[in-house]
Amino acid sequence: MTKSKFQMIYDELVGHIENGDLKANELLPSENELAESFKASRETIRKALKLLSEHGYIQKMQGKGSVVLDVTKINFPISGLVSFRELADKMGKRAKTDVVGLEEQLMTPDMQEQFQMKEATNVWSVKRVREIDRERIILDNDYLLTSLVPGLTVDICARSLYAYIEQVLGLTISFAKKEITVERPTEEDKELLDLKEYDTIVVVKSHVYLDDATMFQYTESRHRPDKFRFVDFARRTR
Amino acid sequence: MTKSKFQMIYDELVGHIENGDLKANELLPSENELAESFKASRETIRKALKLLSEHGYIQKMQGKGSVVLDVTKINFPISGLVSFRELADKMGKRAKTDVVGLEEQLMTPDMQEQFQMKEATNVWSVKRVREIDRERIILDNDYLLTSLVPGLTVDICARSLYAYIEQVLGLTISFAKKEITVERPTEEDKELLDLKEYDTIVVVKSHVYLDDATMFQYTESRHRPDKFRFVDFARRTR
DNA sequence: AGACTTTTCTTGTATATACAAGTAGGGAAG
DNA sequence: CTTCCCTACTTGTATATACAAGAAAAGTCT
Repeated sequence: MTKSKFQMIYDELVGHIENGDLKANELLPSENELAESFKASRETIRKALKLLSEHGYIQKMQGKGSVVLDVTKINFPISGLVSFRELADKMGKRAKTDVVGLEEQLMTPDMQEQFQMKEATNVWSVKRVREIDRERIILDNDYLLTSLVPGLTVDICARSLYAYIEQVLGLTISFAKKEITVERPTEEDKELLDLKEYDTIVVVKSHVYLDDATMFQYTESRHRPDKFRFVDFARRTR
Repeated sequence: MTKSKFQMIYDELVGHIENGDLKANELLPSENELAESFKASRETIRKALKLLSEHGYIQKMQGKGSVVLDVTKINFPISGLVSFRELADKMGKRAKTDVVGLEEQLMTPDMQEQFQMKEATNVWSVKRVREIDRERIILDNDYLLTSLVPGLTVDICARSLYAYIEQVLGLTISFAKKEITVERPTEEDKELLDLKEYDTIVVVKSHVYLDDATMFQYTESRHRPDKFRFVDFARRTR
């Protein structure tokens, strides 16, 4: 499980940018110079720089070089796939997860459509309330295929579902399709969350896939509007 | 302005996927076979496949091959950088833009901070109301550096700002940082939009950059909550 | 038949080379 | 001094080769 060379070069350059060795608006050394100092070929350097570019760390300019972007603004991109726990840890908040429901059941027709399956199979239905700074902010409704994710317990759901799936079961989560909308809160939302007087709720629907392209999880994450924030870095595709 | 080879291969493969020649869950031909049929080297094929993977068209699996993903779900990713007009066109909606304000002014301290500039310079302040199906849904507040974007007129703002910037001025828009939050509507929101009884409004703040990494535009796009939708495809970076 | 090994396919990484395209600066010619 | 061109850099694209790593099928032994 040793990382590839261009990954390690990427990691090192990210480090230099985040700790300030490389400041915003500075030019990186040229690809040839980097190749020499890292004892790698230029193509390997280019793979590392491509990653930096995709993640918003640098901007490449043909004929000129690669300039370091101001990364202070991209505090924490919730874009991508991060678990609630990772996020809470990074922000240094007092976070708590309350598992209010965990049961195995046959897919409803609605779920069957979400999973795009011809026949209904069994899924775990997990309902969790996320508490930050003593306020119940988020309601997560997760549905996971029991055939792929066996042996769920309340304890696992309270700690980290993703850690269990990846580290214990050895599955590899690969990508997700997300949709953000705003809806009216349900009675359940009002009951389980500290909604104050808000009459809307932010809903993030996620379809999550493994590395063999099988969908194993569908999630509806319901957020109190004032505590919701989504940050995105997007390159113009042409 | 002729496209590169791997771009054309990418375009062709996207075409095959979108028109159904290549169906979901099918395996692509192997990289070597593709290289032969496109008369390209394997590395060039790999660049095209990497793009397909990043845009959610395929999933690569080491040792097995590349499987086509179900692209019907990714209807239109609002992620990325698309103008209101492009989006409205694609959805086939009757869209209309009303320019309610256009003036050149000195940066406020707030704007100066958004642009990260040491000294205040002049910016265009553009205020536009977007109407879809006879309802005023979106309020866009744009601020653009007059030094980079000269000669704005009401007519240009009513048609397409991006078309003017890219096609007339010859500038290249490269990337953007976006932040989505939910706020209380201002008096102006209530006045200019058909807000119904909603007491929240979705705010998308964008910092938009050119290909030389200079920021030239800051935008606050304010959406009525029931008409807001954001779709995202995210790969797990590891 | 079943379990194990080997072969043969796939994609992933790393390297070297060549040329194209874009930028910036220096120098010669006017 | 200004204009133009050439040169010396930069990144972008395309190719070829080699080997590693993973998966699946074929083959072999018990």
